Amino acid sequence: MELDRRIKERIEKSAASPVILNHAFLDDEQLTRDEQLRVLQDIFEQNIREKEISTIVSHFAPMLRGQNPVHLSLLGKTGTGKTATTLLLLAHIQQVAREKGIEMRYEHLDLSFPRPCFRAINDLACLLNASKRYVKGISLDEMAGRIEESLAGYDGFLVLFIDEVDHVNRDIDAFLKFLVRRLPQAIPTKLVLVFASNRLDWRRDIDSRVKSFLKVSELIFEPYNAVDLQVILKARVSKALNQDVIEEGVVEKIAAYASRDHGDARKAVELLAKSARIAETAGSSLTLGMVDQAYEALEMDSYLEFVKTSPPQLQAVLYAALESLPNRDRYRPAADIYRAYERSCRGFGLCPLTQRRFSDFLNELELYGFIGAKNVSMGRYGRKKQVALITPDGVGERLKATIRMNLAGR
DNA sequence: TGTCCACAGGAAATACGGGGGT
DNA sequence: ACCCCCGTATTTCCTGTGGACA
Repeated sequence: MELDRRIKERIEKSAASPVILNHAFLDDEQLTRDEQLRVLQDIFEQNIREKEISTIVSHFAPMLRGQNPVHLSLLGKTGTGKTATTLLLLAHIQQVAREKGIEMRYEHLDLSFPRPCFRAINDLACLLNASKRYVKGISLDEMAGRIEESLAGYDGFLVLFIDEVDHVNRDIDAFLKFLVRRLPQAIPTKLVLVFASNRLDWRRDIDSRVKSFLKVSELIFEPYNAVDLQVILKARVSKALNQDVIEEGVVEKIAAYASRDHGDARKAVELLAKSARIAETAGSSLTLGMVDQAYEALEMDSYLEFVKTSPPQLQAVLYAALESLPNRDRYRPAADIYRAYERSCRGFGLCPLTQRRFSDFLNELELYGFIGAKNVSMGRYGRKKQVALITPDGVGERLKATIRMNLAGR
């Protein structure tokens, strides 16, 4: 049979020269903590993040002599290695401390998902085994008390790594006040705080009384450049892929794309993984063209992901924009889109929101790179916001189809 | 130079919805 | 079951603004 033969052929082909040898190393989620650290270790051994590493290590050096270092604030965009570097170094430092007989432990409070002050402190309490999760019904004071109680008997060092602090979206003042003022005074523990944030100015609008107590030294993680990314990618390639079937220049190309767009190592690895999977399904070697394919596919994925996770109203606004702006770079006034939006709402059985809200949604779409907008003054005839699509060609129809599907199910 | 259009976007008011306490 | 409280989403209200026009 024809089909039979083709299946066999395909299997033999991919068995003969598989592109992916180990899927796990293309996806950090599938790696154990140890493996993740080992990957990092390999990269750091090639002088990546050298400056940051030596700064952090010397920052903690006093601790190994029994003195208290000041707090530390790590700044830098996502995927620049703040979390990874810090966790790896803390593990090492703990090792050294143990050898020197110095008591030291560290905890990682990950605030990747925004939460209010109470939740954050509650989560911290959970981390320290001081309390269980509460949704409500217990005062902040009580929660703070439990944390203090659980640390009352510990007089060694405690490094608290507060990841993405700026995600404490309510009463961040109270949160910091607790960590910086109340907690250190209440317990014998020698507390060292490490904050990470991707907003350079996260400390700008916190209460000045708290700020004056928050003495930190700062360390900025620059986005990775193309050379760094090549090293990072090559480490993955050697662990995960069959290097014989990778065309010359693939790693360089991926590194170039990634450093141009964001300098985010995680996204660079994602692009590598996607390219490899494309090669695998094609049953051939990994070519430069496939990198482009993967790049486009990832772009499409992120658009679709955005749509999937957006509230229906925002989807309706996007739908209206896609409908009334058929081709790129053709600007039309926002008021026209609003009319289209009212129409599509009727179609989807939603009730249209006010223009005020609508304009916020448009701004959001602009922020996420779906549309471009500019304010044009028509002098005597008022001011208009002009809007145009900036999504790549061909994305629009896919998006419209998914929105229709999402909203039809009401 | 002053006027005034037509919208942007800030601030405050209000509606909504979910979860806990009684 | 009912009410209350809180956080979030949306509306309402309002002030500000660039520049053609007179």
